[in-house]
Amino acid sequence: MNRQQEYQTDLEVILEFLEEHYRQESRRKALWNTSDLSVMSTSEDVDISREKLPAGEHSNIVLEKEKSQLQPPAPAAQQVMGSLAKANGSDSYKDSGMNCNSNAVDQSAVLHNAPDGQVLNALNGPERPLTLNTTPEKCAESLPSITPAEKGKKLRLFHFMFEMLEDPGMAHCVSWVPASAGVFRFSARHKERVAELWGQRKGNRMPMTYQKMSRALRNYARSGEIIKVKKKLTYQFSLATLSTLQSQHGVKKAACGSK
DNA sequence: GGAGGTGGGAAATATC
DNA sequence: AGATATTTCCCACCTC
Repeated sequence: MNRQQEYQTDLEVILEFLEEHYRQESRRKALWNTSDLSVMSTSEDVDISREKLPAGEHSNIVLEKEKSQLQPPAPAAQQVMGSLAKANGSDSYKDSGMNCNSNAVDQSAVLHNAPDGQVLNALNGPERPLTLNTTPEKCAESLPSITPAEKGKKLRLFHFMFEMLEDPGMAHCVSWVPASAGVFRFSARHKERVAELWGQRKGNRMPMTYQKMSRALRNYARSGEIIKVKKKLTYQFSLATLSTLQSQHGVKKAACGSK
């Protein structure tokens, strides 16, 4: 890969990040306007997707809006660019053993500096405290166990997915589709990273891949814990599963805060 | 036509 | 030993 291609890749990542950021933020605002999760529509009918616009047009609109949102563009935007470029740069974050979670510190710093204190991966919106140590590993290390997995039972994939979704540092890998309860989407670029982390967490001998992980996610359709949304890379927690996870996470968060 | 995502059957494996 | 929850492999189909 030559330098120009590397820059191009960096720019693509940045563009994807900004688009996702804008989508999430605009949905979050819409959500706060309605302030009622129970009446929210599903991802199918509220997703302001790029499919509905010609790609170029969408990007331009998004970038224009994003530019105006990021005024002044300097510190936050530059840090976003820097972090993403670093994350993307020649797979360094992957090859060096530096994973998305290691990146979480950088990204959290970015989030702290983001306009309006915007939070990318927090279903609970702005009331969720953002800490620099929210990676699952760090949290698991420092907290009394509260999830079934952590109580001694086996860690289950949907718990892990929820952890990832609640971790702002993982927002560029997997994130909530904000205006839809329990709907989440993998990043096309970083989906494999989530799978890798899942494999590492389970201590699998073979490396986990997105394909294998998605097979496991599809298995949840039988038990109804997670269903596949008819949209690329998109899944949805059942309401029951979501409320259980949220209440468990609430306890954990309280424990985190009291430390 | 190829790549990537999806859907699902089936057997293997790990853990409780 | 049996149940459960993946994991792994594989194949077919679909969409872009």
